[in-house]
Amino acid sequence: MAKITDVARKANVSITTVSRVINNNSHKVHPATRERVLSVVRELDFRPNALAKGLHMKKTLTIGILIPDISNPYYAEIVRGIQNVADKAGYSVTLQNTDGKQEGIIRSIYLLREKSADGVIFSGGIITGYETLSILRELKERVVVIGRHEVDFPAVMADNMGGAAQAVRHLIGLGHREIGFIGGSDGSTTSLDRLTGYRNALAQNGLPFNEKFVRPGSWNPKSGYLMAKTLLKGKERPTAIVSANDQMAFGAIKAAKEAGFSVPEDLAVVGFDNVPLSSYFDPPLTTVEIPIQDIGAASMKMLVGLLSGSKFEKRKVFPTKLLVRESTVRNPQIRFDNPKVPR
Amino acid sequence: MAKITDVARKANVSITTVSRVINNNSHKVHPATRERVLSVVRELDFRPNALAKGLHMKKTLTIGILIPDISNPYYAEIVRGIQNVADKAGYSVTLQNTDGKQEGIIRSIYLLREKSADGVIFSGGIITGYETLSILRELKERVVVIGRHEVDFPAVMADNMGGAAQAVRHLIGLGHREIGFIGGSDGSTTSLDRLTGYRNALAQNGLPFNEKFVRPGSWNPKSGYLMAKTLLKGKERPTAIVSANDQMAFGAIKAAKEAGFSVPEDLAVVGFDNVPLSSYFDPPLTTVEIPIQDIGAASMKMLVGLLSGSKFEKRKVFPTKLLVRESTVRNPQIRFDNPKVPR
DNA sequence: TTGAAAGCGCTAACAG
DNA sequence: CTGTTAGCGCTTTCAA
Repeated sequence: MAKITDVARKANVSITTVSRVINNNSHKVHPATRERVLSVVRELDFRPNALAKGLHMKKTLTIGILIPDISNPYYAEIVRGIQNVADKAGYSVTLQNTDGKQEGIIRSIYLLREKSADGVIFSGGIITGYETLSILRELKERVVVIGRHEVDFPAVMADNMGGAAQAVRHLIGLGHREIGFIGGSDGSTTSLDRLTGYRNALAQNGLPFNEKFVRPGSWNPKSGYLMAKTLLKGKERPTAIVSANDQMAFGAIKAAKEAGFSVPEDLAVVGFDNVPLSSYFDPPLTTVEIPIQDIGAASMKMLVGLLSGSKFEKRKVFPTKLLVRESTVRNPQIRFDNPKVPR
Repeated sequence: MAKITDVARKANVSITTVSRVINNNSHKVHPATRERVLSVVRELDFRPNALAKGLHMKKTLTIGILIPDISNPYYAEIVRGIQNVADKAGYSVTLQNTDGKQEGIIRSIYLLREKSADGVIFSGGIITGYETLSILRELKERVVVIGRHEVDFPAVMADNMGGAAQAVRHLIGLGHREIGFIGGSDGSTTSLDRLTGYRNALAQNGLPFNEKFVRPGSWNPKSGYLMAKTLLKGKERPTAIVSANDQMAFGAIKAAKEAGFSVPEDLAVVGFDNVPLSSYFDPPLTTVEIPIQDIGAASMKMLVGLLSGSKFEKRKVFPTKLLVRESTVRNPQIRFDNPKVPR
């Protein structure tokens, strides 16, 4: 693999000069020498070693993404959004699976530090632990978080409370009064926010909050399935369910059908996220859309701003949008203007 | 950020000694000094700079993953499998979205080279182009590919031909004689293999290959939806469809329902992959399961073997397994032993 | 407009 | 058992 000295020797110049031309320095270089160097660069297929460069520059053009699990389509979309802008900005991305656990988070952050990542984007999992918080703070100017508002980092998120409230209002408007809620995993602020939105909307409409109708899930279809089963078992059962994400809503619908309930007639279900498959389900899932890729993209834009020292919004909240499909109403297009439903 | 000289000074030893203790060298170090150094390391929270280390060692413990699109659950699972073993082996992973296009692939490979990635795992997209091939060859000992057999790299894949044949035989056994096929994107060897398996099984059962029943998709639900629509429009239509992946099968089922066909009575559909959601669909999707995460894991194991110079299998083919669910037969559990269907 | 040389933080001969 | 020193490949003063 050719290195800068090879180029310098072959072009009869110093490595300094080579460095200047490949970095397009403001420093003047004679056009003739520049051409000569460039042609040798091409001939030798020379690429500067990023390690050496980074070592000196203290800048690697690499950022880390900390997420619990790339298998979860939500995070996959987030990552996609991040990558789209990272690519354009010249950054590469290293992925760290944290499993949402403090231990994994800490390990990942240390690793990223060792590798001199320029910054990190943090999404999901628990930040509350003292150790995590202090480590994170130590790198304060280089972190942006997704989906949390309680920490003092630049943050981007969806209006989770508002979205959940939209869902509940929609159901109430449909005549439902017993509305269940299936949450995400413990300690997730996203899930808590959605729960809060749910409670607020109930309260605002004079409906009681019934703890019996709330279940803790863990974001995956199976937990939605299991929780819905328990929700539907008793004689006192909800006529509608708000699920903290689409995956669990899919599970809930399956459980309902198996229990002999038809959706939406016997049970209405609203999801959250609008994951790519949700319009393909049967019935197509009514869901609170959040612009997942945009959120990822926004977080990366923030990080780029932060790293380049330019100014940037420190906080960005994306509005949600209720997508009414058939898991809550038959023929929703008749009742709602809803151009996004692919039919 | 503390560096090795800081530790050395504070512990009153040379940096060499520090290096020896943090790397747990075979080189003898007096237990007392070792302790002293270690305590300073903790005190200063010292972590060796991986760039400097990598620069010297020509080894970064970083590998690259080249995939077309992380939004695709198939690739997300592959990545998860890779990460699981990478974590254990001490490697970090940098993700490169190639969009399946040659241009993106080449750009990514060069980037990985600049950053001194120790190796790369390549999955999806097109390798056939001359330039890609030659670049890839240049790094021959450090590449493993997933899902292709036509290139001279270590490779892991599923038995795609066999799996497609299983699907077709299953349908034939059910009495279907007009069986359609929806393929993946052009130039994909995986898709071609599945098509070949489909043709072989038809031939072996004395059924004609009817080009009218074959459609080119592009792996996503929408293309499955669109292609199925065209397949079902004519008066001469298939009674069953094999889709080259689950995503397209989901689309196909939606199309069938919209066209007034019930699944599986009017149209049987078989997918490929057994993506996590496929058992949650309605009807639950009959599909050719391939152990996606295992394939990812195996590829990383291969790469680790390759990088560590130990011997390893240069080729690993995972068998597929037909999971019979209700998109082809009502009450499949009565007719087939199929413990994997969650009910 | 060009180059010599110091140094980024670490490892590994080599010499005590 | 411990330390000196020469790089790894690059950027960047500083001097010419």
